[in-house]
Amino acid sequence: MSQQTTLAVVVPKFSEFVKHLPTVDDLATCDEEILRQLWSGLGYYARARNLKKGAKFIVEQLEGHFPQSYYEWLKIPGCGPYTASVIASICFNEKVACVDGNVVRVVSRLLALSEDVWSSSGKSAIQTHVDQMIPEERPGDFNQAIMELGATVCRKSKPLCLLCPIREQCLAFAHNCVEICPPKKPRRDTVDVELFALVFWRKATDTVAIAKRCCFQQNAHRTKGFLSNTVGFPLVTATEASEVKKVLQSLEHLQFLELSSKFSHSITHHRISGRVFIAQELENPSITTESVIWEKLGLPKSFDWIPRSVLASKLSTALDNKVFKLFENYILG
DNA sequence: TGTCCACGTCT
DNA sequence: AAGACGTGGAC
Repeated sequence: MSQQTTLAVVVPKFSEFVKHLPTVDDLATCDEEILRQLWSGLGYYARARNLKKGAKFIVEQLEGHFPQSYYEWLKIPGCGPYTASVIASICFNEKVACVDGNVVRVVSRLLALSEDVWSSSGKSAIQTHVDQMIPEERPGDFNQAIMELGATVCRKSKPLCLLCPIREQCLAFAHNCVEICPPKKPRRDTVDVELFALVFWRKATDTVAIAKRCCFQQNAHRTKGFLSNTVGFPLVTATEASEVKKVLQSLEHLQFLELSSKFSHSITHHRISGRVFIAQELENPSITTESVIWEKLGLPKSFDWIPRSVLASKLSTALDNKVFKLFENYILG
């Protein structure tokens, strides 16, 4: 959890999580909806699913016994070199370095490495260096100390070199090149994306349709799309939106509406400009929206119709919350 | 307000 | 190898 957002957000979520799923067995067998609810708002939803996969692995492959070493932990789904090294060094006193962004920065400065520290080979070189620095005694404390040094003193901007306990050993400080160590990470260009969120509203029961999102045609060859496998409002791209709009407008049992206010959202390097389609079902429709949508639009066939009053608790992502807010603003005037 | 950036793992 | 994944903080 704390790898993806701030501790202030994580602490209450973590308490709830361990309260509901106190054991690895509880996690391995837990309901997807429970997991979604416990992870709601934390981002990186695939990680919640990986966490469950990891728990299942421990329960099913390891008979419920936790791994006892770095290499064993590496085999657990969702557990990479960083997590494995944290666990191994803190729990088992194993001399394996934790290489997070802070450590890359500290070591880059300490050894005046101004090139290629962010690549796989660069990080592996840093791993080797720090592995050799780890003392026999309390490897876990050493790891935590070097990460903390990076977070508080050897900061990205305005490092506090004059307070630094290892200033005397620091080559970047000696060579006056702290500013260029480490080099900036290469950045991808920001991509503008237009997304349309579909709000199906059954006014008679005041219920709204949400669905498990799957692939929409965003870079279909590489990714399943934004927020795929999370539950919320169906999303379509601009290309699909015109067709969707046409179909929805042609349905007699629906009143179609496009909200004039837009929402903005960012996902990694994507700058999303979002619009909201509202499809309001008139009373006693002779045909269900699901069947039409399923056949004509290829949208998820299984919608869940959720009372608007409890919808907020069913939504997980910031994007869905923004859509919901615009929708409520429209309804409540 | 918007832009840039961080986090670690998976594919 | 390089891009996806989402949220929140710094400025």
